[in-house]
Amino acid sequence: MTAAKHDVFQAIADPTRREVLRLLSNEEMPISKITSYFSISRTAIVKHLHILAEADLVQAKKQGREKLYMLQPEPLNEVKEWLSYYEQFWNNKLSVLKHFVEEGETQGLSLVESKEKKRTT
Amino acid sequence: MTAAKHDVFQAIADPTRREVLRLLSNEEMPISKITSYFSISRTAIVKHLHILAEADLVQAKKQGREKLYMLQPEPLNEVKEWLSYYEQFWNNKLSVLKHFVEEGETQGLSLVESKEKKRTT
DNA sequence: ATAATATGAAACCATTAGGTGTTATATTTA
DNA sequence: TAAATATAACACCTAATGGTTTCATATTAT
Repeated sequence: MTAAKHDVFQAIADPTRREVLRLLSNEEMPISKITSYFSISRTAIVKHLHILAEADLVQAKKQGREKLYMLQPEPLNEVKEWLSYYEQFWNNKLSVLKHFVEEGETQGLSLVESKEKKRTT
Repeated sequence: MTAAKHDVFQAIADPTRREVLRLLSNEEMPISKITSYFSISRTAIVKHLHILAEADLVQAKKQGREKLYMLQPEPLNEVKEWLSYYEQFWNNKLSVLKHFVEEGETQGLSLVESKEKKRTT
């Protein structure tokens, strides 16, 4: 269970942590190297890494005196799925139409547009 | 400029705010009705609404004594774009392959798998 | 063995986040 | 007009965030 105080949404909320993820997407790195890219202390970076690890977005393996961190992007899928619900609402009218046609009359869409068309005839 | 202390990533980090967004995706609602869905105070809900508004995820219009809030999902596109960078790294081998085929040999993929296949013959 | 390097861990601090309750003001409705 | 409703605006509280500095420990290189 491990309570998991930090979920993926909180983990990616911080810009520094997003930058860390970006760094690790290119290659795995020890803490000291990650820190070298930022102007904050190593301790602060370690805390961010702990939060990312809690959300399973990074994984670490000790190698000698170094601790190598690597990206683990799978949990981002949760965010993607969350987003997918909202995609029907933005983008363009086409996607709204697509949703309407595929899923039927949900969300109070209520065929207003086609009624309007009829009225103008 | 308005400094915009809260960006979209921070706005969606809180579960209550995500629930508010979900509510508003069905219909626009006054504050009191939104509050009725939660067990926290109206004041707390209002603060969440302010944060969502700062991130442009909701918009309000006053109607009589009520203030109607509605969803404005466009800013979520920023999250989607951010995510799209990482999609190449997770999902399944198929999507990696897809990216490989479409975009060419980037990210150090280096055709390891097909070499392995040859070796087993 | 010693010095340098990499990390771990603790104590501390200021600000923000998320919540509360109270009081005031605007708008309906009876 | 008076009562009810919807929101606004404060003041306040506690815990979490994001950062610091300092000291200890493990590993590597000279």
